[in-house]
Amino acid sequence: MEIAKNTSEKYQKIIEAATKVFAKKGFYNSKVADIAAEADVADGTIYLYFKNKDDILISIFEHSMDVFISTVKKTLETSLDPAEKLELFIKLHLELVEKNPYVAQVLQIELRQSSKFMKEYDVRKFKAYLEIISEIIQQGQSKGVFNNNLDLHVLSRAIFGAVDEMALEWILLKKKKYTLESCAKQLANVFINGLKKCSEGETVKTKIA
Amino acid sequence: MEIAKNTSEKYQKIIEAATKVFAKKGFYNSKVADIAAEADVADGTIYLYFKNKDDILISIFEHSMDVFISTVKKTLETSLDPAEKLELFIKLHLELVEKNPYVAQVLQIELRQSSKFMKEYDVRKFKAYLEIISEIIQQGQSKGVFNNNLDLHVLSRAIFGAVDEMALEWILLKKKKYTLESCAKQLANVFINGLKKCSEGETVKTKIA
DNA sequence: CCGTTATGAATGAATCATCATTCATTATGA
DNA sequence: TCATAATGAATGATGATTCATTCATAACGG
Repeated sequence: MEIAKNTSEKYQKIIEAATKVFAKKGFYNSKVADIAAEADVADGTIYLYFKNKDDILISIFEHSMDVFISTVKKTLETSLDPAEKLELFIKLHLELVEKNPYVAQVLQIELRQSSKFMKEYDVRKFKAYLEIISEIIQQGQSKGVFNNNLDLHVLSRAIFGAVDEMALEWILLKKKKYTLESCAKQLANVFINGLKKCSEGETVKTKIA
Repeated sequence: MEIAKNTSEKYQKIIEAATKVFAKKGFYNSKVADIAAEADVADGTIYLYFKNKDDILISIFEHSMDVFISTVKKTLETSLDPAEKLELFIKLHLELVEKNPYVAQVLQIELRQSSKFMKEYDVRKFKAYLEIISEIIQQGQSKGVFNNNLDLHVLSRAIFGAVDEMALEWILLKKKKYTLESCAKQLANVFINGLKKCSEGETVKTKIA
């Protein structure tokens, strides 16, 4: 009989260890032996649960993207206002990154940006994430609060890029100059109101912390 | 005597070959022998010009960032209006990426996001690039056209992220749905005017192509 | 109950392939 | 003829993967 993979406690231990090791040293500089040591498991044991080293990385990706996406989707349901939703999304993304720095780092640095994995591997889950942003904008447009001229695709990609970049800084520089809150607010603010100085009539709703 | 490194024609050939190979297969999946073959040079020859494999990547980085930065800086001098400058910057970045896809890919994927090189290696040149954006915003603020509440650091990073993300799509997906022009305009537009529908008084200056 | 046997998870030393790097040799051209 | 550049086969290190063995537990039968 096969080992009951995903449920096994050992499988989890290996995934967690690998995430940590990959985050610290990068995929190609991590030895399978390192992961085994971190997981407190024999080298060979890893191969009872994973096909090979690549498979470990891909499993991390698959699983954590699922969690990521479903968490975000669920939380976004709590709001109806597109502008508010956007801010919520940004905050949430940063929060997830802050709470799971190892996972975030692996997703962002080792996987998303690795030509090998991004080119060869299927990007469905990444697209699903972009789709979330796209929907927020679309709602804003159909409600008449967002500009209709804006191209959904370009926009959602840009927003993702901006947020992701902040997240990256968050990960690499340990010392945070801003609270996550204020950072999210500022980002949302810029996307919603732009850089322009507000004209007399309108005011920026969000205060900078 | 040492070989006259940087001026040598062979040095250039190797750099170009390496850039191409790294872009295609990724740093860790590229063999030095691949680079040698692409450069039409013996394996050993590489070591007459470079200390080791890492050194090749770093040299690519060093050199092309210099070119990148000075090109952008020079071009930006042609304008005085901050909003225009921002659009110019975005267009320029995308243009550079389009014209040098291999270099761009190596910079973005292999180097910027590689924990090994970004963590260990000095990030001065990357910061210098961010600095350019920062200055544009600052000018806008002191001229009174950009909002003073906006944090420079967060902002410049966000703008960079958005532009970089577009560039990444540009690189990975070959088929471009938009002209570079329209893409740059939209991005600039969003940052300057935000997502909001324009209020009666003001109009968006830039037309979407 | 206890001794015996079967099962399969876990181990980690040994294997084996893969390259980065070196260096003895050859070519070049001044 | 000599100095320097170039070569590419040989070397050696590294590290992923394998597999013969161990060990704990379960199943069985008397």
